Amino acid sequence: MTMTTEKETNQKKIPSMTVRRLFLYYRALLESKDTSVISSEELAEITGFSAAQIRKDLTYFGQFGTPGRGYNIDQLKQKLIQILGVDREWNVALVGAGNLGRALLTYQGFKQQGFKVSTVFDKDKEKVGKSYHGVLISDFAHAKEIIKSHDIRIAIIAVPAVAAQEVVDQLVEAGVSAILNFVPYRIKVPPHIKLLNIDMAAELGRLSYYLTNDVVLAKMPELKEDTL
Amino acid sequence: MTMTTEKETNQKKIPSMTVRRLFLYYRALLESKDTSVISSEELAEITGFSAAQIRKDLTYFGQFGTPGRGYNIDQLKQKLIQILGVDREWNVALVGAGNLGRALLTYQGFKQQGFKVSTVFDKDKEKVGKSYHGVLISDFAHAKEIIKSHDIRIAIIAVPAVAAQEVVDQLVEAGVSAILNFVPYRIKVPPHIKLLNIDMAAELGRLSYYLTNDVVLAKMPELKEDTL
DNA sequence: AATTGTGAATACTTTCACAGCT
DNA sequence: AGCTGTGAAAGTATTCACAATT
Repeated sequence: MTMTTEKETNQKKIPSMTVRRLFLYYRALLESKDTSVISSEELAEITGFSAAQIRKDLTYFGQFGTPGRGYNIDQLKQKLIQILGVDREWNVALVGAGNLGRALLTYQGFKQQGFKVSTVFDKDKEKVGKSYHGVLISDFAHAKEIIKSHDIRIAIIAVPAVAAQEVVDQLVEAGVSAILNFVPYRIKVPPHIKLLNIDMAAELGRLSYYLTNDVVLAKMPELKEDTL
Repeated sequence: MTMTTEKETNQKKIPSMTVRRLFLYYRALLESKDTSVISSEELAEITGFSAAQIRKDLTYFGQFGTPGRGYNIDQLKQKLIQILGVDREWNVALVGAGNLGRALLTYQGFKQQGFKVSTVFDKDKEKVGKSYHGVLISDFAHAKEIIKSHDIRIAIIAVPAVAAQEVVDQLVEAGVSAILNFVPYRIKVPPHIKLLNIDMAAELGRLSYYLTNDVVLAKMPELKEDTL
């Protein structure tokens, strides 16, 4: 049965919406220290997703529950840690030491989850050489060497929009394979690079839309991809 | 069997994924100053969405194009401004003057798009009364009066996770109807409140997943909801 | 008795492909 | 000839509902 040597059949296709929720399940479990077992219904209560959805999401990765009881919290947590790859510390490069960049640097939420901003880049000579929050600001001109020597695969970018594409091109060149983009500009990346956008102004734009067209939506039972 | 009328919708139903893209179309048009007309194909090139998708999205709101030519940029821009409700300035309250909150305050991307952070709240007496970036930090205890007097309908929250639910409850009580949540905690809101979450750590978690399970996805033709 | 795991049904989203307008 | 607008088809995602399991 496993004789077909086509590309990679080892990976059954995981729906991208499932991947989005995984980390949220994990975080919800961190909050649940009181009991040793949790049902999909209880996890649904905490996360706002439906119980059926949680069960289905989890079964993409195996069968972790016990019928009649629920999921063992420690065991499920371990499994999620493994699936998410957060059983290690990731070195992250931050590009752009402006207001937003510096705030992201001080944001504790990253380190708490195993993401360590180990380098900050900027091209402003005024900033280069100084330290911020204990992290040295390096010249982006040296990005390639530093990224390789620090084994950095994830970059967060918070540079001016006009510089974004060029910066990303160089990051990709330097070997970065995942980018979290805070710049309000649609960057293009080659297919093997994973890019996620956090577009704060666009989110406010959406809120403005909903207020303007007052979608008081009579019914809105649970959280949806929408609010995710 | 009929408890609630299902087709009572006064609005024709706009798909939520369409709403997400609207602001991005608008921003793309702001970049296109060179010509007076743009085709769905050109807009697709800029935004990374497919031309068919753009055309379909736009037709939910009317017929703005000219067959054989494309869309008149100024006209479409105007229309989008109107649809999105960004033809006005929105007063926004920011709750939480910590590192992230202060960075959001200085972020120029909001003001550029017509969102003015007119008030900052914190409950720390040390901070209250001081100004940051030209905005006075007010005591969250007075949120209700200030929100009403400033006609604030949108709030951005960047408080510690433990305080988030309580803060939101009070904001809702004060009359806020849209919330942009930066706190890594799943807040519950009543159905008439629009809540959007920006969960930075969760996004890094997703990237970690993709790196770990190296989804080098052989094919990834265009931007998808996924990266949006 | 409670709760999982999962096919089947439903709902939503994107893409296709082409008639029809300019 | 070129491009929009749009039904129909294809692809994803969510919910339902219940047999199986503890």
